[in-house]
Amino acid sequence: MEETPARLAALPSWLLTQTAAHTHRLVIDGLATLGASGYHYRLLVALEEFGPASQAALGRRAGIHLSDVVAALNELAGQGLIERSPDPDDRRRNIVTITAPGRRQLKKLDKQLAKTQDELLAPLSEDERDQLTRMLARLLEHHKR
Amino acid sequence: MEETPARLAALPSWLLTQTAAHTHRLVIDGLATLGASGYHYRLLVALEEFGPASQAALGRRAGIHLSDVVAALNELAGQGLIERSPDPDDRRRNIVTITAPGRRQLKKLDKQLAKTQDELLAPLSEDERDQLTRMLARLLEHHKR
DNA sequence: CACATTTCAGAGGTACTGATATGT
DNA sequence: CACATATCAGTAACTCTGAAATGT
Repeated sequence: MEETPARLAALPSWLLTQTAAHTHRLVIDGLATLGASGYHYRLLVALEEFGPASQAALGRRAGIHLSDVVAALNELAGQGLIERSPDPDDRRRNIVTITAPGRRQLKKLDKQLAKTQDELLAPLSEDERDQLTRMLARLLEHHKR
Repeated sequence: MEETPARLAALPSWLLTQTAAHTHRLVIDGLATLGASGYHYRLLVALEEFGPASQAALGRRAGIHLSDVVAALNELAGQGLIERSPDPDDRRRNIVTITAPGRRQLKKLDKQLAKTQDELLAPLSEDERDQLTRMLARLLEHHKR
């Protein structure tokens, strides 16, 4: 965009969604260097933080639609990063567990993402980064109602 | 998402893209009540701020791919909001002009978007809104390189 | 019966790629 | 010839809808 219309450049919603588009690209590209997607990362994080879970619970925690959880878990299982086993207490369920290689991959992804945050926030001071983060958290909280 | 993993909730890139997703929904829904899309708004703004232009120039200014400009302009023309006429100086070009109804529609869209900004930033004080806007503008500028 | 879970097949809006025809 | 323009067709990643099969 050679000359951005002034009305757009001043619109918070525009600034937010445009910045987010760049951010998304940084994140996705970073994860991709390790063979992972955003879904993969979120699922691994949810598994490590909350422990083994059914696919439905996992999807709710990672904010991923059930239909997409299936496909993403297939990919993670193909790489040996998670395992599915039937739940003896409820035969509808698969219990999904993160494997040791899964934890190692997650550690790498965390490091990669830390780099990405730095790249993303490069123009801001430490204080500004904190302010931005807190304001965004408040906005997000508000709009999740 | 019942219980968001702590690692996600603290990640600026996550906060930014999640907030942007909500923002995008607010914007799109607001524009849709007036029969418009984000592309429509951006094209009308670029036309009003920079005057009549070829489709290619318009696409560059509005940040829309040429292929998508064609379709969006078809829709705007169908509503009588813009007009295409051949450029006598360069017969490859269509010169696109905003019509009087187009300006009226744009005015309504601007008002609708102002409401959306208020809804979006509701939890923040005036000062905070300014801070957020300025920080986002700096981030965006930096990542446009 | 209402409900939850897993799975699949598809649709929607946005962004982009590629090809073509036309004209400079 | 290289390049710009307008157009169309199709792809890609992400999110969501709908429906089916299974089980509680």
